[in-house]
Amino acid sequence: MAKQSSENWHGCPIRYAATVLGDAWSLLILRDMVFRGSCNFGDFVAAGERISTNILAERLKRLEAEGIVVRSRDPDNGVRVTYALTAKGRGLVPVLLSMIAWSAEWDGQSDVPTAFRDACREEPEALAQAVLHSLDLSVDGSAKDI
Amino acid sequence: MAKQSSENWHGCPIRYAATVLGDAWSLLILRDMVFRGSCNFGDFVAAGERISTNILAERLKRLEAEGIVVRSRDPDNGVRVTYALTAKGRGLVPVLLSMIAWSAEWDGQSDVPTAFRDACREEPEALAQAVLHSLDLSVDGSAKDI
DNA sequence: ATTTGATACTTGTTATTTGCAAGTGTTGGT
DNA sequence: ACCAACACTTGCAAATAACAAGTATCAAAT
Repeated sequence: MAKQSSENWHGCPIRYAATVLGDAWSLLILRDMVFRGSCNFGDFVAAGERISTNILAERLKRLEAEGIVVRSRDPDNGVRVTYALTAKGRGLVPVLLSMIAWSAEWDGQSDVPTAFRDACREEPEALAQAVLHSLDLSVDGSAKDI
Repeated sequence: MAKQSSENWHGCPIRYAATVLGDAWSLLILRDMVFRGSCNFGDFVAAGERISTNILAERLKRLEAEGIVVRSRDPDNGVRVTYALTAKGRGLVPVLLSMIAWSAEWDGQSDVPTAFRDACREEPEALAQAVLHSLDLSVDGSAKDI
């Protein structure tokens, strides 16, 4: 698609979402952050999706530019960089959950635990809260304000 | 991303969703079908997103191959082709709605009617039903079984 | 103080995909 | 028979992605 940040093409919410989520690698990066607690460059590489490092770097920059992710250096270990979801990024959890619910229903191969799938359908908000809570824990309770 | 249909990489539901939805043009095509009643090649071109016709043709084939859309010739007008959502495609309505809710919250420029935005948040199922109902109407009530 | 290792990227090259403009084939109407 | 509408295809240049390799920075060990 023609290069465009979300700066262009105002007005349509699906188009806005498409500029951010209409990319497979970005979705996988978000998955890793939300459901696997990934926060370092190496974590995303190790996810085993065979993403090239130049592409990964570019996508992380894009997600940062869109305000979905924040990049910071670990103060204790200056070589290490940490990526964390912003509030805007955490706002995408319900979108990811609805994708999971859809795949669980329509992809025979997708392996979604029954309880998770039922929760997706029947109490999506509570599930979203639970997922967000698990994110807070993994970052020891102090990232809610980013 | 390396070429792959949903045939590859079984297991992860986000990855499955990414193979289908991780593409901006596909999302816009789905938007046009769900919210604008588009069903012909020309409708998608006329949406004004400046999609190239070769790309559009390729995406429609892909959506058809994934079972999200069905292609058929209009029996009354043999030159006209109609694209319709399958049940699997209609199953994506909640995903689109959650994207809209997210954009409404985080994109200052996205223009989502207040009532719609509130319904997205507070009764997403009812809204999804209403959207699906509007689809049935636009196809005169006889597509529920595709 | 220097080497080693870990982490996070860049860079260079080739392959693939996209965007653009123009053209083709099929059907229906006149 | 001709023309217009519609749904694509084709050809080509430009952009992007994939792959492999290299570099920069900091920390810790020697």
